[in-house]
Amino acid sequence: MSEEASPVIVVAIEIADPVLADRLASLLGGVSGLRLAASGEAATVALISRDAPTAVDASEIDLTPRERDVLVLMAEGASNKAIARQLGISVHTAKFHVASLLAKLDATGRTDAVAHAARLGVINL
Amino acid sequence: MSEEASPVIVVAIEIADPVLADRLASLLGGVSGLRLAASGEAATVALISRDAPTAVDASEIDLTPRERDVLVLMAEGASNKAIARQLGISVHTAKFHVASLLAKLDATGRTDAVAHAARLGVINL
DNA sequence: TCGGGAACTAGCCTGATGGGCAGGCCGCGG
DNA sequence: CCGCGGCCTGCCCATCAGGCTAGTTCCCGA
Repeated sequence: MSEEASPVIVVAIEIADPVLADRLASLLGGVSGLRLAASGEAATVALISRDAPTAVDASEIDLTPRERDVLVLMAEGASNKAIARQLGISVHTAKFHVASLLAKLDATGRTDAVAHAARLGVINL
Repeated sequence: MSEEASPVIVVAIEIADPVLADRLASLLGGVSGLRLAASGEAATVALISRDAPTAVDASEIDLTPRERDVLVLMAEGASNKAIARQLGISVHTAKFHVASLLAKLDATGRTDAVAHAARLGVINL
C-alpha cells in the first residue's frame, strides 16, 4: 500500500572500479527515496561507468555489413553451419567472415569475439 | 591525503522516463560529493534504466562454485586447455564442468552458454 | 579503364569441442 | 553406516573450428 506515493527507486551499482563503486555506494546510501540493490536484485536503474579509461573507441570497430550479420548469429550460439544456412551462404564463406571478425575484434575464438563485441557495445546481448 | 582534491563524481542521467529521471535528478541534486552532468557533458558514471522487461528475473541458475569459475574463464574466451591450466585441473575435468554448464544454461555450445549467462546476469561481461 | 575492396566459394589439415561411458575421492545428511 | 551430490580423471569418437592458399564475381572510385 505504500507503493503509490513513494516507490523507492532501487539502484544497482554496476561499476568495475571498487573505489568508485564504494564511494557511490556510501554517497547514495544516505539518500532517502532510493535504495541500493542487493547483489542480483532486480533494480529500477543502474549506475554504470561512463569514463573510458582504455580509450578503446567502442563503436569505432569497422565491420562490414556481412560481418555484423555473422556476429549477431555468433552471439546466439550459431555454428558456422547454422550461420551459413541462415545467411544463404556456404560454410566456407561463413568461416571466412568469422575469421575476419576474429581479426578485427582481436579475439582468439568465437566465444572471445562475442564477449569482446558485447563489451565494446558492437552488439547487444 | 594529497590525492583527494574532492573528486566530485559527475553523474549523467540517461533515462527515457521523464518522471523517473526528474525524481532521480532531485534526489541526487542534494547529495554533496556528486554532481549532475550538464547535457552532453562527459560524465564519470551514468544512470540508465533497468526497468526489467526481463520476465526471467531472479534467474540465479544454480551453479556450483567450480562451474562459476569455469564460466568466467569461458567468457574470456579460454579453451578447455586454458581453463584446465588456470584452475589446476585436467582438461577432462574442464570438459566435465563445461558440459554441466551447457546443460544448466540450456546452451548448445560454449559461445551460446556465455551469451545466455550474460543475458541472465549470471556473469558480467 | 583499371585497381582494389567486399562478398563469396573451395579444398586441405590440425587441433579443439562436445557427447558418451566408466570409474574414484570426499563431505554432508538421512 | 551408507547414499548422494559435488568434484575429479580417464578414454573413445564424431564433429566443429580455425588457419592456409587460391579462385571467382560485383561494384565503386581514382
